[in-house]
Amino acid sequence: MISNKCKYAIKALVYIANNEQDDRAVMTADIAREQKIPRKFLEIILRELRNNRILDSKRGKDGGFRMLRAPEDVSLAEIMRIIDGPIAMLPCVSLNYYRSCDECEEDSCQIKTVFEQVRDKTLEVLNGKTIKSLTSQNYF
Amino acid sequence: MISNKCKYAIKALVYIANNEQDDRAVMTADIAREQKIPRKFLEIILRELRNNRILDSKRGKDGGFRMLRAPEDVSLAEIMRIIDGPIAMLPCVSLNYYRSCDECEEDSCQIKTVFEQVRDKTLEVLNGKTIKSLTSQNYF
DNA sequence: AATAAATACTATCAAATAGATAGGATTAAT
DNA sequence: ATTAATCCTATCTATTTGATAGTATTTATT
Repeated sequence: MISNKCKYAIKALVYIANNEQDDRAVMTADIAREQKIPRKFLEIILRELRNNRILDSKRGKDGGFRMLRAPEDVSLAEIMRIIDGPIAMLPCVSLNYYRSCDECEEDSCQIKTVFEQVRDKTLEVLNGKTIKSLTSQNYF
Repeated sequence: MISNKCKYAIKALVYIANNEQDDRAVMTADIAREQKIPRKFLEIILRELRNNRILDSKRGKDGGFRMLRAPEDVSLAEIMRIIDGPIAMLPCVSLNYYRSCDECEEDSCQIKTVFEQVRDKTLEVLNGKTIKSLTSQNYF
């Protein structure tokens, strides 16, 4: 399971990609209302995406958020790693958050291979899907 | 990520499948020592697998655990569902633990499809892998 | 300069989950 | 009886999840 926070992050990004315009950033309050995301919680999420250089923000009146990078260059895998951490099911097969297991010798671990397979199949999907590919402007 | 509990469950089952014999059940203490699993925690896990009719147990002296069903008939997906619950990344795409999302209309949900794809790819692997296929007796 | 409206930041909190541990009850073989 | 195993109940701590509250800061407009 991904967290609610991560689900909200993805939905917020898709909403921003769908609604941003050259002259107008997208406001937290609008995203919260339209996507039914608790507003104060959403603030935290958007700030986190901004700190990770996925979003750009503008403060003050007429402020809000817009994509810092092109929506077609932001994959779901990247967002999920920022918000939830590892995508792999075992720390010892994680590409970006590797940690060794305390209890097993990795060379002889019986279960490592199958979870490497799961990881690869999962990433085939999540690396291939971008924020752009989830927007309504997506015709591919 | 799967829980430690789930990782322990899989390793314990593979150990049991590898070590059970007609005249001898496998004891918790042996599994705990060989697989470096905290013993009291392992007791809870084995009991849970027994309650779900994966294992059979025998109490008293010379007691222990053995597979109730053939190791080639027990998939990883089944074990993971027993110990950790849903395999899907969103409740609304779970086959065995479906729950609707509060905040979205499912018909128009932008992110449902991609997580259905992840689910299907994941299950292709986890349904196909059995306890038997992880044992040292596996030549397939 | 004042006002309004937006994000940024800090602190806090409640509930659930994870990851165990302790101690005794029960069962069965010898 | 004794020994050795599972079974059961209770408990505990730390972390994570999912938020909420309140204030500070920034910016556009008047």
